[in-house]
Amino acid sequence: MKKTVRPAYHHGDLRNSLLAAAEALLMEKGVAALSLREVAKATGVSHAAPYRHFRDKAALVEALAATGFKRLQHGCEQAALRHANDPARQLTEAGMAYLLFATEKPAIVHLMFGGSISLGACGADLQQAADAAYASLARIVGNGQQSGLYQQADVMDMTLTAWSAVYGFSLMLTGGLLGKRVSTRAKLRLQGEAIAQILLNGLLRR
Amino acid sequence: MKKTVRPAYHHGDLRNSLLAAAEALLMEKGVAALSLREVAKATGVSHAAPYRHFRDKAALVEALAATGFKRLQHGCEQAALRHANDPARQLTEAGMAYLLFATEKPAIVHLMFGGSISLGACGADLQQAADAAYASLARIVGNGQQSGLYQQADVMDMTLTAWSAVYGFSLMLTGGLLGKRVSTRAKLRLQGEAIAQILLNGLLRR
DNA sequence: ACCTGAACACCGTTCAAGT
DNA sequence: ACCTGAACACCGTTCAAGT
Repeated sequence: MKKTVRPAYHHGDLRNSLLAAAEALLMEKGVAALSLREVAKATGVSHAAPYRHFRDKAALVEALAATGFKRLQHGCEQAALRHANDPARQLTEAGMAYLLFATEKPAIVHLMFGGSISLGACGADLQQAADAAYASLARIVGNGQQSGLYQQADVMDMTLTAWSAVYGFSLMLTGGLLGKRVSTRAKLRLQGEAIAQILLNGLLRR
Repeated sequence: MKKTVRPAYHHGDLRNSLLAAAEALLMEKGVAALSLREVAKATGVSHAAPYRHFRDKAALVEALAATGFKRLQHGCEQAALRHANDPARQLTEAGMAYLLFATEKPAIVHLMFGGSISLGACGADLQQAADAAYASLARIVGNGQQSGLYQQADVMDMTLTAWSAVYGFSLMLTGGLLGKRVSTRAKLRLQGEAIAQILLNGLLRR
């Protein structure tokens, strides 16, 4: 055989290996304790190697956060498709999908909304992923208004309110603030739906 | 005179000096870049001195966050007093007071809600400050329900929704996500009131 | 009691050098 | 092109020692 194992050079996809290792370490030890050197070691590569694939530590963290926003966007789009004629349901389900994600990967949510990252001053990839997710949510809110279900308020204001609620509640969830109140999947669904109900009530016309 | 200046020993209130220096550095360079050594240097003291007053870096950061929660609580109580017979106004004004604080000291808000801190696993002081702030908000929501203004939902659910919205919106504010939309005090007030309006609408009985 | 200075084990980042 | 190893300037934390 011509091709031999090259122990020095890596498997051709070091970038993704690093991201996976970073996510695992993030889950384990939290945002603050995440170190690039440890990520490198876990991937079996020298501590300088990641710099071939990420400009700096922030760039790696941003890439991880971007996956979260893509997931949020995906949840919105799925909900919009599945409940095509029920804007209220679209909003509730999109929110619930995100909350489930938040319990699965709390560390990523911390990254997305936790201020470790400044969405005001970040790379183009992350910026774009966040904008796309926001646009998806805005579309769902827009559906509700066009159908005459919601009041005639600024769509942007309504979207901002919904986004803030998701933002805030997901962080409370991952921050362990809620404790026993959402200790099971069933309880989480109940709590999420209760909040969605109030939020929705706020959007409806009177 | 018997009393002479003692350049080695500090002014008797190193703890507060450290907190002030930390807050200034926080404003300047963000949460991530805050270092205990730099705080010590800015205070004119050795890098080991802070350990006389704080168990570790986290303890100092938590003490700073606690001041934010006290402020939030204070805003709620002021609003409750000033608009004693107008629960809706209480909620709006408490929220606005906090948003103004968020623009004044964004770094502190980052600390409070940004996940640098885990309210689930933090010192007793911070825990207590956060709980007290939450209780103040709950009281305002309770006022609205007792007066018959709000729907007959769980007060906890309603408080959680309001808290999440404040939580989320304040972080978007400090994260620079909103940009020109809230570039002036007047715009901020408009945006804050728009969101409060929607939220309030959600709490009202139909 | 309160603070210092040296020490330790870590960081992120850079850069010449190897294949 | 992709990775290594040494180097640099920083961290947080500990601890004997000073006043």
